[in-house]
Amino acid sequence: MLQVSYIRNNKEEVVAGLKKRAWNDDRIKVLDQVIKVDDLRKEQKTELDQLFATVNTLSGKIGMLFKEGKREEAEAQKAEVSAVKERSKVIEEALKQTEHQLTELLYTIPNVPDAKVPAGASEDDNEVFQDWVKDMPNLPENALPHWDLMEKYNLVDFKMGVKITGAGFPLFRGKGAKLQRALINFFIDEAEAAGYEEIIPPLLVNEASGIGTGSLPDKEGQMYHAEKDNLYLIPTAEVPITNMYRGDILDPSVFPIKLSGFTPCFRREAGSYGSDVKGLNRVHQFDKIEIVQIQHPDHSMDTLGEMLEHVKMLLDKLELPYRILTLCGGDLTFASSLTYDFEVFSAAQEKWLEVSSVSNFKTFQSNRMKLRYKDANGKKHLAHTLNGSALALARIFAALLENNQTEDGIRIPEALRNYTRFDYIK
RNA sequence: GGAGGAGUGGCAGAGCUGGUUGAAUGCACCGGUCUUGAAAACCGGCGUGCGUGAAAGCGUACCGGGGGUUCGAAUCCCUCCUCCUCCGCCA
Repeated sequence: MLQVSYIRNNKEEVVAGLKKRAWNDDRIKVLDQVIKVDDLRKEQKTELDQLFATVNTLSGKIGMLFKEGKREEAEAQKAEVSAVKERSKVIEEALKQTEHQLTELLYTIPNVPDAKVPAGASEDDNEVFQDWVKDMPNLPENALPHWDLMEKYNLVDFKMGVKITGAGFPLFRGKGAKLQRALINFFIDEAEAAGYEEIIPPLLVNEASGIGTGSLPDKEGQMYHAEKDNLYLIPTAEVPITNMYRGDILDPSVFPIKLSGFTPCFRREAGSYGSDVKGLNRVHQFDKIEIVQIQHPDHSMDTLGEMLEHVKMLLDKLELPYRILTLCGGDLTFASSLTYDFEVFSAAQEKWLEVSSVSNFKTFQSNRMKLRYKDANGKKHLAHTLNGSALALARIFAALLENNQTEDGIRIPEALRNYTRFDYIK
């Protein structure tokens, strides 16, 4: 979430940012409301502190009087304190409500888009940052979409997933399971080679972690909730991994912190329908290797570039055609300031599938989770957090099948053969 | 799941028969003196949030979280969480 001080001091910038997200003037009024509520908060805090100070002074006096044996005087003072105490209770309650109200308001305001973000209301306004200029896969006449290929070669069993769990929970089997595991290991190894520490985090997180990365309350309905224990199934490894540093005050010498984690990801995807959900295009459970960096604000943009290069390298090695989009304001996620989406061309269904999203959240997440660093003068500042998928598996799996189908079966890209230990799926 | 014990500043560890205790002491860390340099020794500093202020500072809150008793709580009470020990169960 944004800092109130930031909204106060950079209001023009925030307004311009929200407009990029296609916010109308009416919605933007929430900024004034925030400042108003914060003014009230300060007022109440000042009064409450004064009341407490009075109580403290009087209580000290009473203590002294008791020591000196002046009981009667002490009793008289007690009555006075009680009156002040009553008033402070009222103010304290009011302050609590004001603070709550302020937080609720701040939760409704998304991150300010970076200067590079184009204005726009929907995905139609995303800009192509880097297009695919080389050849597209040359598929045979009778090329099949991945859902047919999976059935033909018995790689993924959706019916079984439905039987065991429900729609959108694919069951990988045989060579399909092996290919999936090969991809996982390939991505983990590449992340390690790029200097990321490997993390295997918990798959369930508590409420504080969900709030820290902005999954709560913004995407409440997107996550599976284990209500009995008030825990949430992670929608991405970003949540547990970034929260490792929640509340920390770091020494800048630790930057950049580079972490990667492989986890299954769980998303309810309520309201999705149509051809978008066919096959592996959109599922409730998928595997993903996430890369996370925590960085000094001065270097976070360079870091974003570095993460982009990492994802490009992975796709190059997998020989998949891809393009990179700069998300427009309207398509940008709530917490992000700048996001590049990677889309892979799945040749048989002739669709671009999003396989990675690389974002700089700047201080939006770190403000929520109070992740800071101390500069040389001992001053505390919010750190920048970044993350990206490297990569999301279900869709990569789909594109690999479609793009590499031949008369002799499905060809495995060179880079994966050490992992699959087979060259073709026949 | 049952029984018991414990949670204090970066760490260790006092305080816990309620009253200048934001909190002794040691270590670590930072600055200084000394030294050719280092170590040792000595001196000083060393938490976080909020409010106020140009700043220094001042005020206030925080001793696992929340609530209560009291004029006043790290200290008493309730509740939740976490950790440790023993028993049970178990991959």
